Amino acid sequence: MKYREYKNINYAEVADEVLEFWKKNDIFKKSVDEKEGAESFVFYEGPPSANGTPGIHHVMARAVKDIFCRYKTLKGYQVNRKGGWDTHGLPVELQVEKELGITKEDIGKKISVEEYNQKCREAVMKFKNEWDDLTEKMGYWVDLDDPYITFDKNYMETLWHLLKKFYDKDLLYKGYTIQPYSPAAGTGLSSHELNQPGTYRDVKDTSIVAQFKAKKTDATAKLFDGDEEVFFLAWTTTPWTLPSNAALAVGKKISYVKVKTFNPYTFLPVSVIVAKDLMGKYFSEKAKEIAFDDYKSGDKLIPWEVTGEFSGEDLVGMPYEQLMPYVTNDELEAKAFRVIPGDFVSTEDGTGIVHIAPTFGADDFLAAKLADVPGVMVKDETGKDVPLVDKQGRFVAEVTDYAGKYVKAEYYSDEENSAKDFKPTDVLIAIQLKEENKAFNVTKYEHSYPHCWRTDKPILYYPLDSWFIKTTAYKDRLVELNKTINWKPASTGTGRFGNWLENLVDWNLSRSRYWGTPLPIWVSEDKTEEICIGSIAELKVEIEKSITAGYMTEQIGEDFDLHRPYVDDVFLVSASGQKMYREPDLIDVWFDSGAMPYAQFHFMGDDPKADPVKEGGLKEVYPANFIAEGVDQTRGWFFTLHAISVMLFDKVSFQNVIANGLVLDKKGNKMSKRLGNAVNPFETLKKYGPDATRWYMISNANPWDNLKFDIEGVAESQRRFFGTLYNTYSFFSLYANLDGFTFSEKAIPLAERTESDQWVISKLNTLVKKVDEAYDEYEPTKAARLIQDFVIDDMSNWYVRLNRKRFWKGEYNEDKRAAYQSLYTCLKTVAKLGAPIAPFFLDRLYSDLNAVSGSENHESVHLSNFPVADEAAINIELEARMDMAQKISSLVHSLRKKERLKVRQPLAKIMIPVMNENTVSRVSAVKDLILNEVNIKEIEFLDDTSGVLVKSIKPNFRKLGKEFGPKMKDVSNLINAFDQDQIAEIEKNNSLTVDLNGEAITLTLEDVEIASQDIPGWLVASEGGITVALDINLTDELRQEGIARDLVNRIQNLRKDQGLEVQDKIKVSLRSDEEVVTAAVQAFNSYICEETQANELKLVDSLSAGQELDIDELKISAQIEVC
RNA sequence: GGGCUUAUAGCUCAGCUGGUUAGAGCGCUACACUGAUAAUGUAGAGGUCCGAGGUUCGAGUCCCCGUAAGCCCA
Repeated sequence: MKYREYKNINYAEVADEVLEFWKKNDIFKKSVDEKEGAESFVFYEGPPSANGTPGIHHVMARAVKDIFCRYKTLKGYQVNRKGGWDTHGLPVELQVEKELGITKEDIGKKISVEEYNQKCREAVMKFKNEWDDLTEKMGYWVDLDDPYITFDKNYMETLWHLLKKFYDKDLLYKGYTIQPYSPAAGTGLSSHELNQPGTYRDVKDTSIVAQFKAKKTDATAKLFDGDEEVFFLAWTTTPWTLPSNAALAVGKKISYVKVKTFNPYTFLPVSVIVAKDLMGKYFSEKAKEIAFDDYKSGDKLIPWEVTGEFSGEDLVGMPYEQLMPYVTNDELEAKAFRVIPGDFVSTEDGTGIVHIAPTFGADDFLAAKLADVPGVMVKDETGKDVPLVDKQGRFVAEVTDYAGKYVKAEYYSDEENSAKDFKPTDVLIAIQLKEENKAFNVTKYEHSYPHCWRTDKPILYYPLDSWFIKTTAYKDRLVELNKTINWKPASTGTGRFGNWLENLVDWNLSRSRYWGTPLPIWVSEDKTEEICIGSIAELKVEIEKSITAGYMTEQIGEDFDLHRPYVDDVFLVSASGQKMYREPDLIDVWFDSGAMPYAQFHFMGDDPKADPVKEGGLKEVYPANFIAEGVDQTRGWFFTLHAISVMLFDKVSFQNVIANGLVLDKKGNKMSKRLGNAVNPFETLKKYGPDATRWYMISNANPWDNLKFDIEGVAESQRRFFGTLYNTYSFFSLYANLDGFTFSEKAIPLAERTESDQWVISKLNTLVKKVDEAYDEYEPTKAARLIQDFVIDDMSNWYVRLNRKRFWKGEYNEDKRAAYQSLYTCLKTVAKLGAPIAPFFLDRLYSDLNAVSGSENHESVHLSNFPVADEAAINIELEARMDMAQKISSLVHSLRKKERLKVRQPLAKIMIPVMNENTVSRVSAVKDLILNEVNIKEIEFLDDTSGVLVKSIKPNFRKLGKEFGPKMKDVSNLINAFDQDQIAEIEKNNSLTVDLNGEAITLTLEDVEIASQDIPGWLVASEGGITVALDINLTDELRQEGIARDLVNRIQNLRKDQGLEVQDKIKVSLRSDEEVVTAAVQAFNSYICEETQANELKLVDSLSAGQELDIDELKISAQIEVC
């Protein structure tokens, strides 16, 4: 049996072959089944939506997921990975609407809801095949045969089950939030619609700085001097919201001043409160000097004077008179019309005091809610609270002066708008306030304001009914349990996610849509009775009652679809006998995905930890040990998983999470199909294969950093890492096949192997330990870089380079076997370590090795076990001295280079100054390696007694800093100025007392670093505390040996030129007049023969078909013949 | 507007709890090596460590304020 040899490896082809092999032999299934009974490692797949084609970033995201599942499998866990599809939601709907050329308004008119939803159902799986294809080709192991699908009936039933649990815990309620709303279109707008280009436009609105009159009470006493009138100034660009004013917000840390002045419209004396930083906007420096007595009504310059200063904190709680008292009630009088804190208040513009209308601004709503300020509302005919503006955008009757008027001029018809005496409502309000001494400043203000993309008219922020999950009730617990989750990177957990939890608002579940999970709540006609349905069985029971009551005619069938419009046709009966209608909302699709831990197994129980899956529980599959998804999911999937799990089951749903970054193009721009800079994953995989693609992505940047994807980088990974690994394997297999090495012999004990064998095995075991740690800490990039460095630097560029000869030279003896065994172990171990990241190529490497040795009983690396580091094989001291050997070799190479002395020319000796006992013992141990590597005959150690060393000294800052602190500079100067005698003294006595500005201080050896810097008269190089001197004198013998080596080299070239096989034996004839050449041939005859596989080497007087060899200036011709 | 991340050589990235000459790979230039050869070695060029302040004997590293890019949320 031979090791497989490759002519020109094609990595993509290898991957294809391996993929075939996996398929044919069910390797993925086996990797799970073989672990039956083992501890499970639970992974949750965040479901992608298959309504678009996959991109290169999906390769990244899925590589991350795959790596840890494979790693844990190697570590002995059973890792089930159920695939999934996210199928509901807006993107699907928009795509269908685009395809059909319809808008939302056409649904139910041009197309029935039934047909529409059918289209969505088809569209959502449109690219499933492409996704499955990518999954396979990139080597992402996930169960695609039995995925969960969010539109599946069972899946949706679990969602109802969970919603019912929220409902029963009193955590599901109907309320309102402020949402973008288009009165012209009569519909709320999604943030997606608001993000359409052209939505935000610059418009000029009437802006008013209104005067809110402070009430005189104990709380406001400090505002008043005598019987003046004091007003808070607040600015608004939406005057129509002023009748709904319920509070004024200030920044707690902002400074405010009270300014005594006159109202510019009524000329009445007033004192106004405004942020100190914004005073300049309203009061001119010029007017400051004017005496109050000189002021006459109508003067342009109005005198002013600062008469007090307050912090925002001081103002909080102060009551004021309602500005436009159309609507009030007891609750408002008790809680509203006072100053509250708002952390969004700034001194960028306005007055530093913000007018709060809780019914018409999201910030307003929240700030008011926090301060327990109710909104200004009236009751409609059904007794429900409604805002002062109706859904058409007109004031309600209670706002008497403006009843029926549109709040925005744009809502009037063009005709009305262009009438001669037409005035927009905002202007009318401004006029009224000016007359009533309630306006301090009225101007036109240009700002950007969102418009409805369908009607082109400005939108309103308007309170709309929604169903909420009361997440705020569990805020503390959500925060607390989040702290037990291992976030990668940690900052996403504490920062982005942690802050999000700290500032939690209730989760708005409602979506006014068609394609999604319907809210399972039915409400009676008078809205007083409601019921939440938690399962299909429950629904059937209610329908039975409804049939009896006469609201339904028949029971739903077995194939009943839980989607709209079918559920909308179900009417139930309330306890009091009323007909009940389903609340028309769908639920947020994030609830779909956040519920996947339960819904993927159709969980309908109460305690997910109670029973195994077989019996309807989730015992073995909840919570997840690991999930990974894009950082953009922080407030999406990560949050909904966490919220549902904590609120219903008081448990985290995932213990470790990687939030990976984006994949950008090589310039750092976002990839988009529109810009044409998107990388096609299929092309990349086809050209470079999945291994190089994955390796590049993982090794180049941490998954949580954005990756600037450069296809050249993939090529580099392939060349550098896979090329080197492949070369090493080729080298190994070439000679192992010749020698028939199959690792059938017993492993040679480490202690009996060479220094470099022991070293590479030591390095390998250190590697195993570190890589294991890196994977275990969810640091795939660290793992990849460690493996790569080992393969390239340690295994290939050092171990193989130094030991090449042992593989191709001489008998198949103990030493050779040790070399084969060491290299084999390295290759096999690397295959296992890297297999999670590059699953195809490393499976092939493993299998190629194992096919011959049969040392492991696994048909794939993915069925094998992760290596265990052998601590006994790790020898730190050995690694340290090899490090020294590398440094010394590098220094000698550098010296040779300077003197143009090629490595083939042997040199007599190098000298190394001895700094401590370690030097001698360490260097001695690796002496042969060094001599061999740099072609030197001897190493000589120089100690102090030689008297030739020139030393350098520098302060040990770390140590001295603690001791001397501020005096460091002087101490440092002192030490740098030491002469050779002083250095010698401190070395000898381990202490030296010197004078520091008149103070005697004692330094010890620990306070300084001494290095030998120079050996006068020799060629010297030093680096990192090691110094090497090179003897460049050539003796005749050295010269001859140099020539002999050159001859070997030239003869080898001839062999190669003539196409000889490695094992062919030859006869060599040489002819030269040069004495030094003939001497060299005589002296090194057997050496040359051995090196060149020659049976015979002779000097002749003439050659029939000799070839000229060019060695330095010497003339030689040579002829070789195969024996 | 708020939160978070990133910024180090032409490019991609290291740089641990602060320690004085900031590293690697790729790319570029020159030389060497040549039974691993589309490999390898050595050397060279290339840095306001995004900017400004501060803490410190000492800052790429810590603090503050900015700038730019990106993501999420308003």
